[in-house]
Amino acid sequence: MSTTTSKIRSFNRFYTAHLDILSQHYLDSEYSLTEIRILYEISESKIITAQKITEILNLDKGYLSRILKRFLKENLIVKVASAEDKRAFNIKLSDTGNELLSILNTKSENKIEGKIEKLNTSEKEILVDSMNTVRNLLTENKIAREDITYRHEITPGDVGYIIYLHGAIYGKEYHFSSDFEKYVIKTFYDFLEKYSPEKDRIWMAEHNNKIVGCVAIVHQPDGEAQLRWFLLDPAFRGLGIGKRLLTDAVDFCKEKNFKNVFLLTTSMQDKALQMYKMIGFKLTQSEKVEEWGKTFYEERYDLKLSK
Amino acid sequence: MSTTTSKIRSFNRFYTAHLDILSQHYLDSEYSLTEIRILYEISESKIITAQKITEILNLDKGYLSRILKRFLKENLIVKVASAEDKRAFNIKLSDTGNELLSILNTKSENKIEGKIEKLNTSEKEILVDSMNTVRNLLTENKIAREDITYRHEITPGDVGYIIYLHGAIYGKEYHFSSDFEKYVIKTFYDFLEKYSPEKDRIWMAEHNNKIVGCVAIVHQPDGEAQLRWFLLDPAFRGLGIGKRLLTDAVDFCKEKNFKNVFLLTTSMQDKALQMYKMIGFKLTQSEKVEEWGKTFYEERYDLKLSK
DNA sequence: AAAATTAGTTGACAAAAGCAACTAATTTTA
DNA sequence: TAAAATTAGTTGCTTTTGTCAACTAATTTT
Repeated sequence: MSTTTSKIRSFNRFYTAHLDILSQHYLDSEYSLTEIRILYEISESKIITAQKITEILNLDKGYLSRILKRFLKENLIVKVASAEDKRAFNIKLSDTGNELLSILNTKSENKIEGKIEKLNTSEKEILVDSMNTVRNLLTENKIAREDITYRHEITPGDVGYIIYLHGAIYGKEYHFSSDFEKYVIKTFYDFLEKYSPEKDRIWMAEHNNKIVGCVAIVHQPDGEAQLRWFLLDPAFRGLGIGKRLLTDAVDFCKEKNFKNVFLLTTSMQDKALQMYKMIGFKLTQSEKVEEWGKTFYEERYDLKLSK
Repeated sequence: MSTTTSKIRSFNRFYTAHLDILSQHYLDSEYSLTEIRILYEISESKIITAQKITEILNLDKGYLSRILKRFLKENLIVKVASAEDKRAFNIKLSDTGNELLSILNTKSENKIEGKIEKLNTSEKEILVDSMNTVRNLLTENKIAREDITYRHEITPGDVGYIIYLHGAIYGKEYHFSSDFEKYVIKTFYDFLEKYSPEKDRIWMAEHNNKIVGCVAIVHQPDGEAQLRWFLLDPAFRGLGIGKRLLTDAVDFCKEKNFKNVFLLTTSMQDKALQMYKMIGFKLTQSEKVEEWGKTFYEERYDLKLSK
């Protein structure tokens, strides 16, 4: 039994209790959860047939038929014979039905608000973001491209987090030791010392307010720019984040009239190399080195921007 | 209507459907969800009274009584008259009951595994982390003291993460600019340059594999040691983590025979100051400075270890 | 054009849950 | 310390919720 699974089970039990949907009367109304779900489904689709409801909510048609009969008697819904199929009816909410649903929505919202009232704005954001992550991972089984945001102003914590990502990711993927992280710390210190808002920039891709990818442009003498710290959390690869970051970086170089962009990398970073080549970088130097407990080639790639 | 609330409602609907708990027969067993929850509750608490179950699961006692009667007939539970209260019975699972539950657990786990099989290791980590975040935010932010772990070996990513924490926390609490983070980066680089495993050490407190607090001892000339980078995520204060970290650090100094430990701090860090004093540190210097967009006193505290 | 399928209804019934009255033990109160 | 109130658990009775199968009438397939 994997611990992941048992942790998910634990969350499921927690959330079942949290949802509080196992009591008969939903939100102290005279309706059961099933009945509310039916009303909600009708409301969502504006107009729907009984058949469709049984499919969506997985209900017995006889059971549903009787519930709809009661709804009709109570004037919550309107049934209109379907023009295309004389066996079927189109069902929609009546004004009364809409009213009831809106009252229940308010109740439900109040209940939720009661549960989150102690959270501050950023905690609420984190909550919603985390819920979205859970949902995306459990449905599409992947992270939605729209959930990634991009920015390039450095705020406190950013550089530390990027250093952390370098240490953690290179440590995990290539078994680099902590010495590599120390080297990254040094390069960032130098960068910040010489930082010029006009000629330098860091781009960050974020998911749930956490940095998951980055790249930077560092100005160099003679109209040259260096592309550095290109990194992507493995869980977020294949979403076009890398391409977007590199494109932004190169566009910035063009805008700032750099004549040439270069980058130093190693032969190990195969995924990144592919992207560099795709963007137009060409290998210009290669040298064998031994460092951070590894043997590899240190390579230089260049991208000429002016003819 | 706040969007936060409606987003949470949307997640709730999604998760209700995802949990698949609204069908009568739970996991294709002959038992209903309620019955399984009862069995689970008995299993969790090892031994429990019917009264307690009604409280936890919010069930009618008559209804529960009958279910337990059936469980007894089916040999799933064992009822023993309570010694303290002759009205009550202590209920526990029989071997058969444990067996049934373990079969259902396996089924449930298989189902979950089916849903996450397409996720890679880090996506699974993200899923579990997000679930933990949701849970923590929805449950009063109660962090259990036992959930905090301590360690002091530096692994890749640690230093970067600690820098990040400094930037983010001081940025949020004292509105320090990114210049402060740059300063922290410098101090860490110097530390790593002179690092000696015998005379230096960093302690980290972790929650969910994330660093939430730290402190370090840096050796200095003449048998002195400097205590640095004492920091605690605000969400984790008041749990005794700070005291534990400082005690560990001072104990290390004693063990390594340092004659004196000192630390440099500012008058702003009132929470930390209190802890320093509690451990035995005494104010020895104070100087007014202007830095990182603030005016404050830079103070030195000392703790003599040998008479 | 006959056969099979489908949308919806209805009767019969079973399972799930709630309510109230009851017993016996325990705790509170006066 | 004895009477009153409360509590743990059981049982009878009822409602609510959900299932199954047979049925009608319309539609689709063969």
